[in-house]
Amino acid sequence: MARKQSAKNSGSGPAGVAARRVPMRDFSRSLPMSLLRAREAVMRQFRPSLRHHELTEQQWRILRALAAVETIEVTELARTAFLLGPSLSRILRDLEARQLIERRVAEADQRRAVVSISADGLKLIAAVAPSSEAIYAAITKRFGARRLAELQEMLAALEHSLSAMEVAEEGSVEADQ
Amino acid sequence: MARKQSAKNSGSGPAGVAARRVPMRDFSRSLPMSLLRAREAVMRQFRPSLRHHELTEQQWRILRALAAVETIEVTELARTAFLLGPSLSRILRDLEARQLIERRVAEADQRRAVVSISADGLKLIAAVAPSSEAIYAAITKRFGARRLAELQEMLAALEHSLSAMEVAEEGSVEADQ
DNA sequence: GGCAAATGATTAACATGTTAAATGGTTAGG
DNA sequence: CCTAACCATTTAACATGTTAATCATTTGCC
Repeated sequence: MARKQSAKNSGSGPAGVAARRVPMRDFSRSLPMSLLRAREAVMRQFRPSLRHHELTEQQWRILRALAAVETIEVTELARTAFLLGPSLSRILRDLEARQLIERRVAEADQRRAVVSISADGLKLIAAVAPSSEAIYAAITKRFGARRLAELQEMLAALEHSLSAMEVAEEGSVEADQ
Repeated sequence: MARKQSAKNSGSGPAGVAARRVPMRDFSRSLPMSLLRAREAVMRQFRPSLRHHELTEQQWRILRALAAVETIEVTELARTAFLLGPSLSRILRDLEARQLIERRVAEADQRRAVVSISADGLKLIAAVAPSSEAIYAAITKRFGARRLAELQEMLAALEHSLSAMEVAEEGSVEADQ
């Protein structure tokens, strides 16, 4: 932690640092950073297992979403797996090439694509699920099941709070209360 | 392979779903997803304002981290702004080209680079800070200051819990509990 | 001093996030 | 009907996430 900081108020760096005082809270304690760090701490536990099966986090999300339904349209899948259209489009192309999913156009509406998981996809899920569940159980045990449920509830409440909040548009930067 | 896709039975049809049963919890309720959705809900509020100033979320993190110190080495900055080296490297190159930061090599150790914010960078922060603070205040008011502090505490606790947890390595996928 | 190992930073390669535009298909008004 | 508006999906373009490799420098050790 002992960082050599040759800094006085007149050392190297930009001259005249008096203007540095901008009144903002310590950004490392900001909500976005807290959420980012917490999520990273969680995902760090899962990534090695997924990587061992040649799966990214997003690919795993898609497979799991598909495993829960018979078929699903792309737009609905994007909402379920919480991915944007372009990302989903690319990943589905790859998963289809790996024959982990199947895709066909909807009969009623030729614009829509209907996706489903393949037998290979189900096999892959069955292969990954045990270690994934074990990791989740370990996290739950370490943090506390009650505490974890409480956290999830707060996260859902936060999400719900903000969903009703309209986003400040550009052009009038200071017109948001 | 032969999978029926009869009509609009995209939910939980009782037909032909027997092989699909893999015992996993609903992934949309998983902790990673909860954290991801919560963070996205928060960032959705900030992105338009940042975009209005031609800043990405990560660039903004770097500028704010730089504004809090006189100078900082790249490795330390990566830890502070929670970015991986390669991402930071690219972003610093761009920010330097836009003259929002300054960079020089450390005298003691030629491998290390020392970064500081420029006068233009400070001006940009001053321009963005008001709306950013306003948005944060709106979030705090809507969710509740106490509740927010409580959430942050739980997130920090979760991070701390997992930091002590050793990551399961590859090679022995099924050797856990 | 000299050299292998370690270190800080960057580059490479590929996957995803993000916004805008393009591509086909569908629907509504005239 | 016919076309303009709309809709679902994909493609494009650029920024970042992620791991591995590279490059230059420094350090440890004899």
